[in-house]
Amino acid sequence: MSGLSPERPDTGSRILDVAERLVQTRGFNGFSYADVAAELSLTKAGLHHHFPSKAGLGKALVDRYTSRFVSALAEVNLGCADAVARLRAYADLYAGVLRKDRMCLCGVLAAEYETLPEPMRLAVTRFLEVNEAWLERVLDEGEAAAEVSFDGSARDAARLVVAGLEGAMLVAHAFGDTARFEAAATGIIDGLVRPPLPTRAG
Amino acid sequence: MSGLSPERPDTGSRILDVAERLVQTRGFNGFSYADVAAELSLTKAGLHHHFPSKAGLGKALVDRYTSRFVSALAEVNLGCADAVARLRAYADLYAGVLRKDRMCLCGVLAAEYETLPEPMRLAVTRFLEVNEAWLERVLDEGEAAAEVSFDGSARDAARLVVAGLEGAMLVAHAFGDTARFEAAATGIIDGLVRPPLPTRAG
DNA sequence: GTCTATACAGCGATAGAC
DNA sequence: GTCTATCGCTGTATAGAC
Repeated sequence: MSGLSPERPDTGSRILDVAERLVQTRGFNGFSYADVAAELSLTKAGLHHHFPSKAGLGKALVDRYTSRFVSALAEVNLGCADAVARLRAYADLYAGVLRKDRMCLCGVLAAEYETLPEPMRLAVTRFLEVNEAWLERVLDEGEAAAEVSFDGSARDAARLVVAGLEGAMLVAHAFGDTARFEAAATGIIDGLVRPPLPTRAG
Repeated sequence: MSGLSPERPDTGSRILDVAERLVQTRGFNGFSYADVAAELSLTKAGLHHHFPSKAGLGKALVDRYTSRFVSALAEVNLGCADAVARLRAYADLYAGVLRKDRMCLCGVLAAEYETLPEPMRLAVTRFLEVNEAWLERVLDEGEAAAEVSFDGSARDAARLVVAGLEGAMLVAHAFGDTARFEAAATGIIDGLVRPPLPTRAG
């Protein structure tokens, strides 16, 4: 049961909400059950009832994050007709995270990759692959429609976009400067637009 | 005293070496004094004699990393005549880190930014600024010499390069795939080369 | 400068009452 | 499903002998 209407989220979801924000701001090794419990006025034991292990909680976190992202990508497909609009909407998904003073969940976890339990590792790379696959398709179709252009394969261009946005997010987060990300995102996408934007006279 | 000749590094340096590698692979919150001590066959108390607090050790880590990077950038300036060669050499500095199965020290720390003691935070952003400033100059001079071209300011282009390389490193590290980084780095730099490279017929 | 020993807080996790 | 209580371990850090 979910999404029926204005309904108070169940405890499991509220735990995930708090834990997600903590991981996005402090990292998986930078938060504890005690932190989550305190925010929800629960006890650590209460948390363990819903998520017996921290590894399981982490896996659930990434899975939910990925499935929400997939939904958001589907909405972008519906709401945006051309490739450029879709790319801008995609970058705006990242910007929305940053505006809440958070990092991309999977960007943070990628930095902690070696310390993660195996199921979480797989979930993190899956998130990245899902993103790249969606972008690859957008770029492929956009190239066919002469909306975008790029050197090399659509796959490589897609990977470049993911890397660029994740990196821009990482740096902007450290500087606490969302505008830094916006500028980078604009630069990355404008570099794909065809014909070239009239940014300045050559 | 340092750099006089084949000399066994002192204990302080060896501690920094081990700690640096651990942070680059596991994060600042993912390693402990015990980890470092074990590798060096020392005791935790012995470590505390050299670095009384973990915060101080972390600060020393970033400062040394930055000053080494500054030296490397100076060597690039000497060894490479044109902007494109300098950019490729710059990207190769990152690739060298990744080849050792490590992340950029400051990239990892940026992800953990909120949990870092203030002196470390400042050291991390300083590293990023030093990188951007060096790149900005290379791009500025390269543009004047018609070796590179880009939309917008050299500063924004420099920030785009740092973000792109850091992000590519983050993703490549998660996939354990150095080739992924190489491809991204090539894509980023080729996008700046002028006139456009003959990658394929338009 | 390195050791043994220890203090003390925090961690993830469990048992068992309600 | 939430609680109290506690376990075993690890974390950073310190005291004091050598």
